[in-house]
Amino acid sequence: MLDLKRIRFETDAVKQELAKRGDPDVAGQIDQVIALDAERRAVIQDVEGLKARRNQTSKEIADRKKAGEDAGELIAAMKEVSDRIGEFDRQLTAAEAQIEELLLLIPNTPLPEVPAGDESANESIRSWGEPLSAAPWRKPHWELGVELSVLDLERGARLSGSGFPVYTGLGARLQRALVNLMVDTHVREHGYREVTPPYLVRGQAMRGTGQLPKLADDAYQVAGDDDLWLIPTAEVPLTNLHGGEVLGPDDLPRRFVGYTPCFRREAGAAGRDTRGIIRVHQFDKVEMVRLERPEDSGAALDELTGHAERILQTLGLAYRVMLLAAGDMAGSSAMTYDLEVWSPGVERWLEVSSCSNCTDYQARRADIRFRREAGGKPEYVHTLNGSGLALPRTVIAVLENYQREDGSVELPEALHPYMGCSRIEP
RNA sequence: GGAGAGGUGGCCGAGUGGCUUAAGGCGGCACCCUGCUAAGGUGUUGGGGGCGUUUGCCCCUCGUGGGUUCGAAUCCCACCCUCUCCGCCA
Repeated sequence: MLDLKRIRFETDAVKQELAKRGDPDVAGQIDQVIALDAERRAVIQDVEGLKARRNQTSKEIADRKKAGEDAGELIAAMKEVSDRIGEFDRQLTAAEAQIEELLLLIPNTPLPEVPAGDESANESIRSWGEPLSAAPWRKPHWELGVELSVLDLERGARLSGSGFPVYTGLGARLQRALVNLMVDTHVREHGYREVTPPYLVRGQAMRGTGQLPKLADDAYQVAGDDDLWLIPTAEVPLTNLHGGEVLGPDDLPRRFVGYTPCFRREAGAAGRDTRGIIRVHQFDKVEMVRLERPEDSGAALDELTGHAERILQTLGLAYRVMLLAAGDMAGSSAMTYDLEVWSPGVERWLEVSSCSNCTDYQARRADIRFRREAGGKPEYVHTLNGSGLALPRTVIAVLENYQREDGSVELPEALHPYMGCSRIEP
């Protein structure tokens, strides 16, 4: 969430920055926060005056009782004061709850270099490799995958519904190979610490990274009284790993890489990308998360994006880097680069990675702070996350880009040691 | 799942309703003393918030949230977490 004090003191700047997202409600929400904050502070002044009086008088009551004197009058007076305090406290709690509710809905302020507008204002920053041109013999992965016996969509649907693919044989091994290649690269070459987190988290963690309350419909919640949610991305457990902590001067930066399954209802995307495995309810992903000093987060985003790109380069897959416009970014993000890989079978650019600098937005929700120096005041860290990479679309790109006219797939060299073979044949 | 014990400041640890504005110790920091070292002395030492912003004043915070009371670390309720034993189990 945003800093309440910044909203109070730099109201217009905050509104202007948020306006780049194009959400018509947000200026009104800011005004509501301002009004509630004024009310809150007024009540605080009233109630704290009374509390100071109560504290003082309580001592006097104690003194009188010790001296064996009568304190009935004071006690009676204080009973009245306490009632008023209770009333003010209820007002205060209500105002604070309303402010909290609004702050949890207001998205992060985009950084200056982020273009205003919706998806159509996304900017292509750079590209790598040559997108393969169309050829009549090229097949989309849903045909190729079935012919190669690596993908079984029908049986997956029978088990769990559409959007739950089954990978078989070399398809299953390809998943494992890609995960290992990615995790190894980020650990050995990019300096990330490998983490295996829980796949179920509390609502608090989902709130920390911004999935709740807004995107509740998009997540799977476990039945029962557990308040447990299936993670839609490893960003949730990895970012919240140090939630509620104050890190020391030497603890930053922290760089985590984790491989996890991800679960998404895709509630808002019904009917889109229904063929193949472009959009599914369960998929695997290798995710990088970084906790950085505020002054380092800008450079860290570039570096993180480069780390994700490195995987595509290693696999020899053509891609482009998109700077997302404010309106296309997730609410938690202040700046996002998407990596889009070319799919010659589907003949589309497919998003395989989203790398975001969430500045202090998630840190404030999840309460992740650090001290610059021993004894210094705690400050919020900056959090970043980026896929490195999402598996299904990487699998699509590998299969479709490396397919041969004879129907086989000649695997990229980097995968040979992980696959134990160099081709997938029908 | 059953039974029990417990969560106090950076750490250890005292504290069954007002003498705690959380004792004492350790650690950290500052200063003093000692011609080195060791030891000693004095003070200080969490987080959040409000008002004023120059020194400051005040409120909240003893796992979390409620409740009882003039007053709660202390009593009551719910939840979270840790530990021990039993059962079950990959």
